[in-house]
Amino acid sequence: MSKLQSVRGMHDILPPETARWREMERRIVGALEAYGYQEIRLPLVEHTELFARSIGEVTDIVEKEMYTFEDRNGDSLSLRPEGTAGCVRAGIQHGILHNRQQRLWYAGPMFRHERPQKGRYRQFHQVGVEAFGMTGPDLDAEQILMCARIWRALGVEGLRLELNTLGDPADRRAYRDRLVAYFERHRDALDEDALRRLHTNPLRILDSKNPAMRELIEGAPRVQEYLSEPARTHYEGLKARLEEAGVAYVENSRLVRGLDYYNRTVFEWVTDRLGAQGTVCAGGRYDGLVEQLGGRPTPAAGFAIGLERVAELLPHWDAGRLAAPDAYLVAVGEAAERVAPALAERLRDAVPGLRLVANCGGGGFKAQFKRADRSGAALALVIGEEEAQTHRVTLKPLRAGGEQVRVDEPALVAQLAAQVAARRQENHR
RNA sequence: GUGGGCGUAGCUCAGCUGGUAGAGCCCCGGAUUGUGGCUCCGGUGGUCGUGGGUUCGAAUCCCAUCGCUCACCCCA
Repeated sequence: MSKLQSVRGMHDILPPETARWREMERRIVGALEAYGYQEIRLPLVEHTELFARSIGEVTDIVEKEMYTFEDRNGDSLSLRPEGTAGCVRAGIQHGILHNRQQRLWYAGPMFRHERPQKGRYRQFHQVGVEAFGMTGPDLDAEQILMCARIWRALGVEGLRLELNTLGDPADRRAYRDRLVAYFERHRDALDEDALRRLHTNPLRILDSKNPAMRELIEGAPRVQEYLSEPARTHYEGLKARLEEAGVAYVENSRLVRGLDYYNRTVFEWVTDRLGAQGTVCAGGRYDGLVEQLGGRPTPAAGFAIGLERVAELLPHWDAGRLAAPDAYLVAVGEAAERVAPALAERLRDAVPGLRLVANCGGGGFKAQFKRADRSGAALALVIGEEEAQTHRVTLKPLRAGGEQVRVDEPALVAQLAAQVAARRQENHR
């Protein structure tokens, strides 16, 4: 329609939706902090090579989905398609992974040039979590329990936890060879996509949605049969901890990864309420990545939450109420309009956290009350000629019952403080 | 990259086999010259995505193009 519009697949988030996003982020971060994870802030742009070396040269992300461009000095840079690579790079660069444990989180936009559809955007937002320096399945369990806590904090229900192990690199190589051999034997039954992947990313064939290939995939060898003893013990340890904590999971031996760096544990939280893009959160262990990017060998595990997808599953928080001010200041007449800004400043000073909208742009009582009502404010504060002369304010409840009263400024401050406290209690429930 | 669906007012949409554009919501004003929400009355607002074709006449039919959307693929 209009010539000016946002770039395909990149969306604005408008009020009052932004209020729901902030509430969502507040609750997620609250849960992460409950486990001692600390925020790290990372650039949106990195050297292209970082992603090629971490995510994998032959993955779809690196081959055809990155926003890659030349810097003015000729360097090849890319907008980050995910957060782990940058986080590991920062950890190595600043030496904060060496000989110690780290629990980190970050949040922000990621960029992938894909064809947009429901739940899939070219700029999308993730909260990512990464932990370094911990080898055992206790960390894997902690991160999965942390996810469960986040869903509880958000009131998101009906997610299914899918779990698998990829084994260690040697197991994975052995398994991969057997898998390729198996599919080679049934070459004539493979569809076009599977043939293409056979030698680039054969594990992904297991992920195919093509019903015609279901039987073939069912008959394929499973990773579990190729696990080394330590990898098997790790996996069993994780499952035991989840069972002890009462977190239900479904084992899915066809659960694999589009990113190359994972080993051992992989997991996804999945919904069937979002159409084709049902994965809301995904993660796992990546013990080899730090070394692969030039650091000391460092065990690591992490996950990322897709915020657009989670936002779709949120219960119906009243976004208008979350963002609503406590009070709206109505000022009619020359004298009232002159004193109103100073009064508003004194009130904001006196009542910490007060959300006070002061009427601007004039208007009669009727028009200003209309704006007060639409703002969602609980209270209207009114100054007309009489109040301006007597240094008083009329206080009118807009949402609860009750008569309006004319009060002096100390009484007004007390009333507003009570309103702020009530609003906070309401919203933090 | 491939396929399906859809583009009419700020938003949600109606407009039958072609006759020159409508409703609801929103917004503004009035009924109510110091009081919002409910009701009633009035008003602002549209090159019908764009370009071309058929026709006396196109929002309506045809072609092209752009955009949105869903799915494949991929993934958070």
